[in-house]
Amino acid sequence: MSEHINNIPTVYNPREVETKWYRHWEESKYFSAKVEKDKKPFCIVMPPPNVTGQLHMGHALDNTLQDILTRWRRMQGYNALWVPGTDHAGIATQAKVEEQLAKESLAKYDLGREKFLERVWDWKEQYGNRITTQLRSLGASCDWDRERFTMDEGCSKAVLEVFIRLFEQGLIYRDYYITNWCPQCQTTISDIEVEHQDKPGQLYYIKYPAKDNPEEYIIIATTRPETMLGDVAVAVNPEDDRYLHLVGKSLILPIVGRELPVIADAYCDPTFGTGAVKMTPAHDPNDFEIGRRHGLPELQVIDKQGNMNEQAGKYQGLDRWECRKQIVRDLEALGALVKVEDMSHAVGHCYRCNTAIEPMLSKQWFVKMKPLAEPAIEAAKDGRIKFIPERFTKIYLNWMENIRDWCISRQLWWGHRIPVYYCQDCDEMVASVTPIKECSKCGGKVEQDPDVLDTWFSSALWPFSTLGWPDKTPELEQFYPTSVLVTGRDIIFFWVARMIFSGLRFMEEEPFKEVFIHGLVLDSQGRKMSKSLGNGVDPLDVIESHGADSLRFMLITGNTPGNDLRFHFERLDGARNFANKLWNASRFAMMNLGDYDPAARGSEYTLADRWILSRLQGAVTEATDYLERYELGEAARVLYEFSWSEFCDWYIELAKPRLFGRTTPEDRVTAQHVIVQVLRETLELLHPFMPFITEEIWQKLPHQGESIMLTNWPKPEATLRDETAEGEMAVLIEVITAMRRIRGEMNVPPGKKAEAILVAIDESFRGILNRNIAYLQSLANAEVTVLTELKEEPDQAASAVTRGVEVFMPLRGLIDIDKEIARLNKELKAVQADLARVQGKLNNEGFLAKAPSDVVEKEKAKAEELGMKATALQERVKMLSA
RNA sequence: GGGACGUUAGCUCAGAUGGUUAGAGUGCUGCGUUGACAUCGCAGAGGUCACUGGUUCGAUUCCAGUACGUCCCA
Repeated sequence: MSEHINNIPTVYNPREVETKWYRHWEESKYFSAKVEKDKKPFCIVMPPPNVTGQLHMGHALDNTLQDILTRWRRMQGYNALWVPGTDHAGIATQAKVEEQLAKESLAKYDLGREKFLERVWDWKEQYGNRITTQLRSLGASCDWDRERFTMDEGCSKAVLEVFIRLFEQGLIYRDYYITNWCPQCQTTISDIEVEHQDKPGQLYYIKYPAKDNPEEYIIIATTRPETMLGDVAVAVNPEDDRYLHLVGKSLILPIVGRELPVIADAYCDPTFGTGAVKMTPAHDPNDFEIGRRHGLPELQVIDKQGNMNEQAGKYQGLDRWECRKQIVRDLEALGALVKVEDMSHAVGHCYRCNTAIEPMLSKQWFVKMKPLAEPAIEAAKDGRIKFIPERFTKIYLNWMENIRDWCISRQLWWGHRIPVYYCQDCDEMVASVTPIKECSKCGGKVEQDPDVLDTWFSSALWPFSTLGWPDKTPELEQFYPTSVLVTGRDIIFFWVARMIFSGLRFMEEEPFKEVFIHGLVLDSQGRKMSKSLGNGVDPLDVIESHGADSLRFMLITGNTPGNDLRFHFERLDGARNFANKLWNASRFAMMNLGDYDPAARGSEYTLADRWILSRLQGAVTEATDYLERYELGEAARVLYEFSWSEFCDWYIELAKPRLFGRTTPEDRVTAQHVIVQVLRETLELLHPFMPFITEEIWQKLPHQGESIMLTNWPKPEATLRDETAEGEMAVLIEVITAMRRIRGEMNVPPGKKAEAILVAIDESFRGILNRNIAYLQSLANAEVTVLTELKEEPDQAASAVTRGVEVFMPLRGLIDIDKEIARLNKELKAVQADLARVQGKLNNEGFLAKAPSDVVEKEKAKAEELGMKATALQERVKMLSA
């Protein structure tokens, strides 16, 4: 034994190993994909994380899944391209920089647009590679030479191109419209950026007296009394008898005194509140719609900071919440407040800063969605795009079918500026890829729209902008449509849907064939990880303490596609222990390969050899099938069980006598061959899941080639499939386990050699036992005799009955007869219960007549076997009781 | 209000086109350092597969409803 091998530590330490191999892979350009027409493409575009963000567990999961798929397909011989990149994240990034400026007591206006943008670019330079470095430590095998950024030259060109085309096709329009205004972020946001949260609130009932008859009034229920300052009408349901006589007449708005027409609109729900709704078109989206139908004026009373404006009269300057309190007091004083009820209602909040959204009128840019949505619906319906799991198709379709126009302008500076120019002298408005200085109509001075586009506008183009669009590149030719998109379920509407309609529109082909949706990583109590709760787990801490392989393995096991996953540190330990198990199995192999010669001829395969090679083929087949179906967790489980419960627990133990030279030198050679082959293939199968440790071990083992990354994904070898060997091993495992159980229950010290008599009437069973008696002796530490039948009952023997074999272990002086009888009785009871159930079926005529014959046969065989077992157990109990 | 998902061992989760001895990890109990590994080994205990009906020869699995939980949409 060489010193070198003794130096392999018994505990695997991932830290140096991981950085070492990642650097090697990246420097060797193993992640780079070139356009190769004759190779089958496999392409994933990475959901771009926020450029100045940090890696969180969601990223870790998402990118682990993508890396597994990419490494696996690459090993299968695909031309695998995984395109990485980052997103400029308009609101979030701008907010960060504004925060920084605030520390210097500066606002962005102090710098002006240009200087401010310089600061943001500086910020991006400073933090922009943080997350990509973090992705490297996770092991992501993406092609960094093709890394992109949503605001780089190419992506920006694509954004401009798309905007202009949609504009020219009439699918982008500008309108004075009600949108969601965030008073904190100082910008509009799109409908899906609004999060509805149920909040406790009050429903205020207010009297609106009739103009003609001060005695008569309508009671209005509202949760937002401060908006009454912007009321322009009252609406009732046209079927509502209570109010019909007032339709067309007027009410007087309390406090203000304004005259409000009563209108009839089917929108009003007669059963909610009082059935009469005050109309505030400038501050409520529903009122806005109704207002447009009825040609109502739009009176704005709240400003962009969320304060009451000059239209609010004496309330001007109050913020919306203070104003509400004051209005309520004033209404009370007037006697106009009828009652106040507590109720919970949904309030829209900004998904970035969690400020309550203020619906607000303003001029914004929109994308007309209907014409874009239709083909996107078709593509999912006819299966050109498949969601995994399938149920997300419905969620997607439901949203697409009810889609509203997309507000794409943002009142920010950081982003793609809207390429539209307005003439200062005439009404001319021009959209142009290249900057325009003067009006083509009147020659007047033009100014560009100050707003930028929604960040998602650029990410919607990601699958083709990253491949070179609008140019016709060879990359687009080979890799578009991409193979699969991997992302979280929280982002289907934001991103997936928009990529689909954009891809269909501009590439005339779906952007990906499959969408693999995963759940969220929750904390151990099932809550979302969030900064405010402080319950987040930093993937980098985990990589530091347990290694990236363990993190990856933990994230994808014990979980199924589309379902959320709770983060438990215990599970992380389990993954690390598995890595350590692999490490030690290979350590053992190394210790016995000092003289290994791949060309040496050995003896014939033993049963154990044939068995493990056959089981390996099963593992290859199953793991590959699961991967094809995106069941990555199941694939990992198969490999975990094969390597731990079969290879380590049984094969290595069975091979030890040969490896230790207790038999012939040729036997040792064969055992070496098998252990090397099985271990190496196991590592290859595990490589996509645990890239680092598998590379480290693979490199230490006898191997050919530069890296495990470049090996071929194992294919099942039909000639190595051996059902006979699997059947025989199953018998041996059952018998050995039975012997061990007796030893354990009778407290035979592990070091003490026991005696065992195995009785098998069936010749084939005897054959199995006799041929493999060495295995039985070594793994049960027993002296074994095989008999056809028991000539005389051994004195004081404990026993067990397995399929086809009876096990006796004479234990003079060690056996506790009562305990043994109890044990046998317990087993007997279980067997009898099973037997009763099986016989119940066989006595049922309906079952015999209607069940398929193979099922009936199976039950019959089971009954016979259980019957024999029961008889044997009964006999044993009788014998001992005598 | 509409919808999706979940409810299986103490905990976290798998699973079966309907017939299996219903599994894994972890935790628990007992024994243990046998020339890879105590981040380990051997053995064991632990489940009315949420509830109620229906379909069926047979349901934990399919269908309907109920309860509880999580989430999405409005």
